[in-house]
Amino acid sequence: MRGALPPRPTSRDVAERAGVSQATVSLVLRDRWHGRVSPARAEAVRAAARELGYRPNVAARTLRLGRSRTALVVVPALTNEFFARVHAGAVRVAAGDDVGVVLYTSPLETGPARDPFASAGATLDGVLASSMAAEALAVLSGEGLPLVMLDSEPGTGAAATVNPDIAAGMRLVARHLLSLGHRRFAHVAADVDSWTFRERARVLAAELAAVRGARLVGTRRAPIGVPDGVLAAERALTAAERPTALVCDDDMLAVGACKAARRLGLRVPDDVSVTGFDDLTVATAVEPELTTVRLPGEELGAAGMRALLAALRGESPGATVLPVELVRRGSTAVPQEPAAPGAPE
Amino acid sequence: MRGALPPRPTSRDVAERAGVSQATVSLVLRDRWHGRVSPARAEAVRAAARELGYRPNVAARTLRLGRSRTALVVVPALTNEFFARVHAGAVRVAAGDDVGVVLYTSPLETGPARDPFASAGATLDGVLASSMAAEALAVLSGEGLPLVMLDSEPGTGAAATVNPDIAAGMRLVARHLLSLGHRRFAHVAADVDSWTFRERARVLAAELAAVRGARLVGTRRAPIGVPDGVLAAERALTAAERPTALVCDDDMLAVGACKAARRLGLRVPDDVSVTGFDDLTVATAVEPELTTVRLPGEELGAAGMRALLAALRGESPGATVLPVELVRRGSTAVPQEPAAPGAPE
DNA sequence: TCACGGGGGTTATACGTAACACTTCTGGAG
DNA sequence: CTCCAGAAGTGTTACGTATAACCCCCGTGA
Repeated sequence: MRGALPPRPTSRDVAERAGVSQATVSLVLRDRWHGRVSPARAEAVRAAARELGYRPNVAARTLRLGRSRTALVVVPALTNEFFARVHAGAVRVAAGDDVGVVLYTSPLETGPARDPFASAGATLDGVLASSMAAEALAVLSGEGLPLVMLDSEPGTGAAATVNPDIAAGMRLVARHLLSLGHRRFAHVAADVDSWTFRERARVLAAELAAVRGARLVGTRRAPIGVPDGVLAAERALTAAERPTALVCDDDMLAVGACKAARRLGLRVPDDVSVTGFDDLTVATAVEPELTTVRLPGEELGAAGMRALLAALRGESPGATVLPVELVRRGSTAVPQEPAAPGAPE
Repeated sequence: MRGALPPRPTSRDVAERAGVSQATVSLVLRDRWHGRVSPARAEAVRAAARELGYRPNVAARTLRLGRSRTALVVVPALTNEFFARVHAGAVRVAAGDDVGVVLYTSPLETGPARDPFASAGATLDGVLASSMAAEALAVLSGEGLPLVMLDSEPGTGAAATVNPDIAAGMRLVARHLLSLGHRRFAHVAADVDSWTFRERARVLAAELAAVRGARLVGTRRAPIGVPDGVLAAERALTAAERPTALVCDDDMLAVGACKAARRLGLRVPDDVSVTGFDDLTVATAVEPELTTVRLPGEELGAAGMRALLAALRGESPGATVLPVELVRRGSTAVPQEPAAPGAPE
């Protein structure tokens, strides 16, 4: 594949130029030379390497050492800003420890289509996987590499788990809306079968069940994205019993919900309150700005990579839960309608 | 780094189990066995490999072959949706040709901080780089690998260039606004020194210069992002001469511009028209939806990877220009104000 | 009968690096 | 003067794979 390129210099070329053996070159450049090579020769080796533009062959080094200081990061899709943040956090921490990151994007639902390990193009030391379905997890853990899961069911055979406190997030949303006086809710749910979304549904139902008169009048599933959010919210808002609050699993769905409300002539937040999840950039781009749960995506990726690096050192990081935060903005308010059913219109 | 993991089986293990030599295993699994190994033995080898869960060692293969079927993709930041799309397109095409992709994210302005080749964790066959500054390009081309540049100055020593038709895009924007009757423009420019943004500024200026009475009343630079877009647009809209149209280098900046207008009590598009660039998801999330130039990000990545694969096969793909499209939406309209200076208020 | 060709394998080697085990030399203690 | 310790290097090997080069045996045509 490399055409008629000038061949890359090897450590042997460096050795020849510096007038030493290849072993000495390796010692010097790996910084293992103290007390074994005289400072003058060490400097000569470094100079020769510099002059030739020498760069160690990664494949040879990996083969020799049996490890690569490279981790695989698996996320569903980078076009989802949340996962781009996770990736950025993971890369930041890995870089600080001089560990490389190879990325694999895998559809949320189906799991890896191609073999993530074969297509990685690198020998891998560990895996950091985010928001995967259980079957996908099985594929990943099958390799026997240290595995850290993000935003996934705890205690599923991974070396460690790092999760944002999803339950707390949904609890904050529910209590915020309840305290504003909302009683009829609809859940605009992400049409994805993974722990994080099951958890949201579970907690929402539990919180509403705990308050007299509060009810979930409907759940609409939609693939994450604005257009599908519009459709799902339209159906929720035109159902027999109209909810006063739309709880959305994701900011994109929430944006769709706001658009749907507007199309139906409903004002947000006066006629219907809308909440999101994630606190993406879009949450403050729209008008009104979204009330949402801030999930620390960058920190999630960073903490996950820290856990993976610890696992690679032989430690057992266990499970970590990251705090989340409710960001109150303009898309939620006291419902402007008869509060008690049966009251005159 | 790999703790007490069970050692991975090698081709020699497979050979032993199948009762053949290691060479035969390699021949069979590389599909080079026709006429050299009997079908029965070939099947036995494949069975043994399956039973052991054998997976060829990537490092050893790369070392032996001197190439890795792996390409480096360099983008400024994945949290920018446009580059996430570019990446997705590149990965899609590469996967179709059984080529892996390693990602490197590099700050737009400064170029690679860490060594992209050292941190790749893989031997690389080629490089696909997007929207890089000239100095960054120099670092990348220094390695002597086949290099394809995206959205960058044509003819800068790369094997090939693939660009969206930036000039046409800005021309469409300018003519659209001019035909609506706008004459006083401000440019909300991305504060990034790269070809693509210089090109936008150049074409905008040229188009306005070609129409009597049309003028650029100001240029405000801002880092790409909503908050900075707000600031820049606020300054543009409160300047002595208020523009009727804000031409933004990016949808994020345009969203910020819309927010700024609203804060100043100006209506979009009645009091001020706003245009974006890229057609990101956010463009249809906001109200009014953005008039913008759709840059085919996914296709850009795909075409770039196709060019790189061609270069790796020894062909010379040359320069490609991808068509762009003006998407007229709600953020532009005929200016609602005295068209001619000097007319009564 | 023998040379020969080809099917069906095997042996051996190289890729570039890291590091263990050795060698050589020098200076100082005994 | 001998012996030894340590400094300063070098020779050699192994990592796992792909493939060139070789080998053996059987059938066939001369």
